[in-house]
Amino acid sequence: HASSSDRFSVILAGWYFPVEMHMKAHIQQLVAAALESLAGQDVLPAEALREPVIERTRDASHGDFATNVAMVLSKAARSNPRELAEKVIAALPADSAIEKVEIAGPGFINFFVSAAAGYQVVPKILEQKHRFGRSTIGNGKRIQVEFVSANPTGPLHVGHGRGAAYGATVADLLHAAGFDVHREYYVNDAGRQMDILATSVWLRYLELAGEEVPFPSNGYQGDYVLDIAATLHREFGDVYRHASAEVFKDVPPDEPDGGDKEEHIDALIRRAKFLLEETGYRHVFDLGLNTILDDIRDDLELFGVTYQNWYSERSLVDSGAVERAIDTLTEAGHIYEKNGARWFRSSAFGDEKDRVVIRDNGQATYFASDIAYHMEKFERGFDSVIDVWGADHHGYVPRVRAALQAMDSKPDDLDVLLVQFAVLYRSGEKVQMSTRSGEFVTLRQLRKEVGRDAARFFYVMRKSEQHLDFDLDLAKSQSADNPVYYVQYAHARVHQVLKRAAEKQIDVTLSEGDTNLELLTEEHEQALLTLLSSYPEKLESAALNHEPHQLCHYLRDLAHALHTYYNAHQFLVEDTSLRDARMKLILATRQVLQNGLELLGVSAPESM
RNA sequence: GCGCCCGUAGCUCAACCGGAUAGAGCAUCGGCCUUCUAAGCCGAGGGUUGCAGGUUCGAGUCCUGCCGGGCGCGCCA
Repeated sequence: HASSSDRFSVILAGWYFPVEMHMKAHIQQLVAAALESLAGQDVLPAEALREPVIERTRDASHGDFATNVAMVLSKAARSNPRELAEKVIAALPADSAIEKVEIAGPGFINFFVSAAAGYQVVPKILEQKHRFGRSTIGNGKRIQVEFVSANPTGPLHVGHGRGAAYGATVADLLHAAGFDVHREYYVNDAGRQMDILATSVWLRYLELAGEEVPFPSNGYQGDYVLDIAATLHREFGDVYRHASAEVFKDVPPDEPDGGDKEEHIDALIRRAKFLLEETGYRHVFDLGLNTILDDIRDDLELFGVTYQNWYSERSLVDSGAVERAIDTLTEAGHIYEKNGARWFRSSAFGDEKDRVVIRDNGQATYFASDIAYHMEKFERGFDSVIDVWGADHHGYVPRVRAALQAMDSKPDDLDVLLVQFAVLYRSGEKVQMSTRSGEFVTLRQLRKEVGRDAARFFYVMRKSEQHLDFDLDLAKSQSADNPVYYVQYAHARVHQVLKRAAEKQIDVTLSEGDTNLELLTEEHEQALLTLLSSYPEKLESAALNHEPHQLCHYLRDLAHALHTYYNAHQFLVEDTSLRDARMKLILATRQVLQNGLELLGVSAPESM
């Protein structure tokens, strides 16, 4: 787990850590300082010291925060937990933000935050605005997030959507946590699948040119292939036309005709390359590639997903990076030959078996490109690298790690985040997602049906390794059941209060700083204050653990606290001081709702 | 067969490096609009955390073995 152990060492070294931090981290520092001093007094052996765990309490009677250090360290201190807790409390540095510290149960130390420290969060939010919650914990560390990276052989489908929403949100969260984030899409523009696409386009083009060509069962069937072929035909007429008999010369039969579909399509690819020659083939190939890539780029942009870089697989081959990667492995003695192919001894690095990198026909495998790609990621100077993959690729992880390890790279700096499939439901029934069924399959169609906001939110509201049931009816429904609307409605409500105040000519100009906030004594107000102050630590946790769903749940809770408050109390009251305090509170809440929604790529409407 | 992920309320899911009485939403039932948007709120019922052991002050969480579901085990990408 990425954690803040360096904060602890900073305390141990006796340094002052000047960066503003949230209350949880602050208490963690106080406890760390207490433990350090106990170690100095030989109450605790120094080697037993570890970063103290602070958590939010579940029950208000337990205070705001609690730590279990006394229980965890009691054995090392040869003391019972409650006695050790007394000593920890005695060693705590004085702090005005802490009103009371208690020992409870088997040895918990409970911290009660002072009321004044509790409402300080409001002016802080109002002053920091969209910056509130952001932190510097990432310390400018360069981190690359690679996600989606779907083959440009067709439009993105709903399966890619989850990877897009998840990857984009993780990247945005990390950015908010102070990392220098680089978003990248790896374009598989080399390899057999692309050749199949190019050949499919050409065959459709031949049809349009009037040739009679049976379409291969293994070709790309989609309408988009026809569109690309039509463009080709419209702009270049019969330039690439060849007689059907020529095209199919010496091509073995397709599967329905008793042949092998793979051999059939491979032969067609060879014929395309031969008849069109280098430049012609490349032209058709690139037209297909660029058309689809443009579509994907446009689709993602409308989904609120953008990249710093689109990295071409072909460029890896052209630059010699693939060859260089294989050479590196060869020099290190990790490559051997068998059956005419060259194998990487990945089993020596934890993979279940060795893998081919150069086929017996001399062509590099996809894996070879991927080795080069990952090698190159670290050569570009990223401190760490995140790959977001579909869970069906999990078997692929060990071999990539093996390659990094074999090249003396740092496999620990690679994080592979696996995203499980999303299953769509309509009217309680699973939506079948075959290309043939005509049921909607593309991300574009999903956006059109449920909207970008609902799609972005629904895709990330579950833990990524959890299978996702995507209820289309729910995502579309403009009702209480829909969590997206629920959160957005809370945001809109606050804005409507302002609008109403203006209509009634009630002055809601806010007072300075924390003036009047001590009037926020209602239970609902306290609950809201607590939630607001926990936003920064929630954001930090969501970012470091790569768990956007934490933010979704938090926003739901915050919206609920606002709605409850709204129903229980009037904001535009006669008492100007109280009105001022309440307006500050709900405006701060609106700000945090807005900040959170923005990180999820969801809009924050002012009226609904 | 081997490997990875998952199993929590009727359904969909939370549960902060193991922590205090396992929490939400939906669904069901009962209430709240003359007030800043009822796309909202309040209340009730609903649990042997798949099963069996183990580790320890403490296990939904860690370990072992079963049971059930998903995915993966190409000179495809």
